[in-house]
Amino acid sequence: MSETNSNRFKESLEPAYSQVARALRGFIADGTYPPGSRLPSALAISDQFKVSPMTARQAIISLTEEGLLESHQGSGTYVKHLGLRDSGFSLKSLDDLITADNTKVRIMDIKINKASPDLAEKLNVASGHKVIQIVRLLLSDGFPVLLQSGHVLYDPCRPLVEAELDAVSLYGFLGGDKTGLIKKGSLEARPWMLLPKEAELLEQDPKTIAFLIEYLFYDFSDLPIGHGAFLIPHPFLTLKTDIGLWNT
Amino acid sequence: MSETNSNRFKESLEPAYSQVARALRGFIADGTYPPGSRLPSALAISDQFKVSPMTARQAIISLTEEGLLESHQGSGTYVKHLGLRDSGFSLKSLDDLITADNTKVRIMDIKINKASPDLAEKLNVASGHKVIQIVRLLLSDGFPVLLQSGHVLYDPCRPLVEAELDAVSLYGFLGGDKTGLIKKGSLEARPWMLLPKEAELLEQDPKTIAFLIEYLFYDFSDLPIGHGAFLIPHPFLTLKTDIGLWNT
DNA sequence: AAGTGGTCTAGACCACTAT
DNA sequence: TAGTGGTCTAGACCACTTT
Repeated sequence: MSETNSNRFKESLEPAYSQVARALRGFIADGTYPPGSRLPSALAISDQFKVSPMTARQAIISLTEEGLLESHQGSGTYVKHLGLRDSGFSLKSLDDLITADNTKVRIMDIKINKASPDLAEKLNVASGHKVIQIVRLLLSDGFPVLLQSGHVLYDPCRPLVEAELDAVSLYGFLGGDKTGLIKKGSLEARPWMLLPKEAELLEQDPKTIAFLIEYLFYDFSDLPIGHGAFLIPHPFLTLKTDIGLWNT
Repeated sequence: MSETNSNRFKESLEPAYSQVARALRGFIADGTYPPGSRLPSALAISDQFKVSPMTARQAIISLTEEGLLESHQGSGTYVKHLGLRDSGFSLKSLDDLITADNTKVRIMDIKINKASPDLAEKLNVASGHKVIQIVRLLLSDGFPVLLQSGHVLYDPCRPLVEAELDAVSLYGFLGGDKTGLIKKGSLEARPWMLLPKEAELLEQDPKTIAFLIEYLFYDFSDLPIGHGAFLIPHPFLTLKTDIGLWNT
């Protein structure tokens, strides 16, 4: 077969699967395929658009990953109803806060403690194990927008404290630099009312409301190494998300 | 070629691409391919695992979608550093709250208003346009956990009010039932301190902190039809996420 | 020029579902 | 049993980066 890629999309820069996906997205948006309805089979689509089955399927897959479709083997591919399950509040806004180039980090406090029972459990060490406590303030254009208070294990065998202690970047401990010592982590957000000391550091009125984002990070041995929280007063962080069919 | 699917993975139930992905994930987890390093080329991988190039590529794609890899055309595929950009706080917990079968909805207030300038702008109608205001309380095992206060357009030409007015389900307006009238929406979360009236309805102490999730929904004509907010006192909603390499 | 990722073909077989 | 989605092959060409 010497004739390759000889479909009618060839002249366009956009890949064929993307064009097919866009066409199907249009049919969903205009009500041709309403929520709950069944799409034509992948084979029918490949015939209709004059592309190979794999290409048609790739279009279906990309729409499935957008949350627009769901497939049931042996039955068919269906247009999903709008729902919240598949969406999430993006952390990009937090990432932007931390990595913006108009931000500076100021270390407000740093000391060696013995881990409380609660903290020791979280870090998976014996109660009383040495930990380093750091309090950082993140300034955006000189104005405080984020307060980080965290503990890292003090462990001579694991030299990652150096990265964690990086005074310049809040991002060192995430491996944003070249270290890459952190394998995984979990984050949890809660609403929070600033305590007097927190409000003072953040130059906010007492009892200002804020996001509290608690974190726990693990190294490549799956051992916890850092625990703490970000405190971001409203409105310096807003969690947003879009659901449904926006790109028509 | 009569010999089909004759690779050494054939006897397993797990698809070949998934096995290859798992193997690569393991190499990343154990430090063979540390963050920032370059993966072998897709062709090399397909040789090594004795699968076709497309199958090897499918494995790479799935790891890319997990946020573990990033590809640069012409250059190579690299192991990503841990970062926050690609993650998000899942809305599944909110969805669970709303759709759980031990929850009931109680309508606390319902009336027809004229839209304030602010609301009219959000709903894209003239100031003073008729709107229906609804206040719903969501009870989990009889205990109030969520307060929804929202406005819907009062428009005889668009009969979707019926779905929105569904007293039984908070989910009607999301198309969770068969209606599917909503095409898209945007959500925004903020920390919030309950006002006296809100606290009373939710049976919370005054000034309790909560998540406020503001929403704006659009119909299939891309016209806004509903706007309002969910109020969920801590700790009935917790936004969580995991980042990095958890599945080893 | 050589290597790499991105796309694509024209089939094939399997697992599952509906009839 | 026929239809559907899920996987897979063994190549191919193109766009891009690196040397």
